Amino acid sequence: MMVKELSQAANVSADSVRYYTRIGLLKPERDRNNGYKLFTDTDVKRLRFIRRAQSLGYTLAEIQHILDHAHSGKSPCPLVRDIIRKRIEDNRVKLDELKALQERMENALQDWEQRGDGVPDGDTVCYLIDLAGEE
Amino acid sequence: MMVKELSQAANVSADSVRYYTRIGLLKPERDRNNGYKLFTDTDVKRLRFIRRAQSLGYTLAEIQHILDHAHSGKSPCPLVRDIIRKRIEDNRVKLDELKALQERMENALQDWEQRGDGVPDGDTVCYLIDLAGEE
DNA sequence: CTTGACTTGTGTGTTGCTCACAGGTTTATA
DNA sequence: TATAAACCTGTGAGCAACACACAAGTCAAG
Repeated sequence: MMVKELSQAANVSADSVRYYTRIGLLKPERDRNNGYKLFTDTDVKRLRFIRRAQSLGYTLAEIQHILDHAHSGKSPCPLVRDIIRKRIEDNRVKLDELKALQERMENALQDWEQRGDGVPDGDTVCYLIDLAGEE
Repeated sequence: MMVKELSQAANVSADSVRYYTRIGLLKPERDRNNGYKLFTDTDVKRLRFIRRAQSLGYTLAEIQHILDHAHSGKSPCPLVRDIIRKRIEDNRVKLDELKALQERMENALQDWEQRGDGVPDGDTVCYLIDLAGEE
């Protein structure tokens, strides 16, 4: 199975398959004639696993880690739980930051709608932004 | 004024100052002897503007654009409003995605807390992830 | 046997930094 | 005055997760 076929079997872009191979998440054999990547049915499963894990918030590095761990025969489940706990925390922080940003942006825009335009001088590029507070 | 002094004057890391210079957001003179960057008071203002704009959600590329526009003498204000309107929309999408992700992660973890560990076999790496749904 | 459609691999660009590194400069001490 | 330590500099590379460009290879139709 070559890149395109695998990518369709797992509903993933061909470029992603190539990328995963590049970083070692997939390790296809190579066609001796032309160097093409050759995948197996196991790779389809592996790729589906990768996407499912990704949709749960795992990074590719973490998935790599989980796969390595599983390959050693031990249960990756505790690791899987630990990682997602941290990811949940991190995501909460990011979420809060984004919410705050969204508010700042909306407030600024609402304020700006009322005001006219200004021409830049030596001191201000755009007073709309300049007056948006210090922090 | 050299990198460190500017960075302190605007409360920015020295590496960020170097980065902004690299991408052309700041354009210091160079010391003929040693090639060191030489900044002026105007650069302090410019750098503060950059950070304020960033805290409002503008990307560096957009800030670059705004500065260029202002340099041509025209008012950048309409541009500034347009950009932030788009940024607000984009951010809303990202926010929704992150919220959905957070829910998926929390649901998965809650589910997983009840279950034991499994050992990987040929078909599943970690059934916790595998049973997390198809989509 | 040539045209054209399709695919492949690899290289590069993306965002906003941060870190590593080798070297230059300033300051303190002997 | 020499020298060592502390600090600063510029540049190059790395990060995440792809998307895109591009030349070269493959395959079927005519």
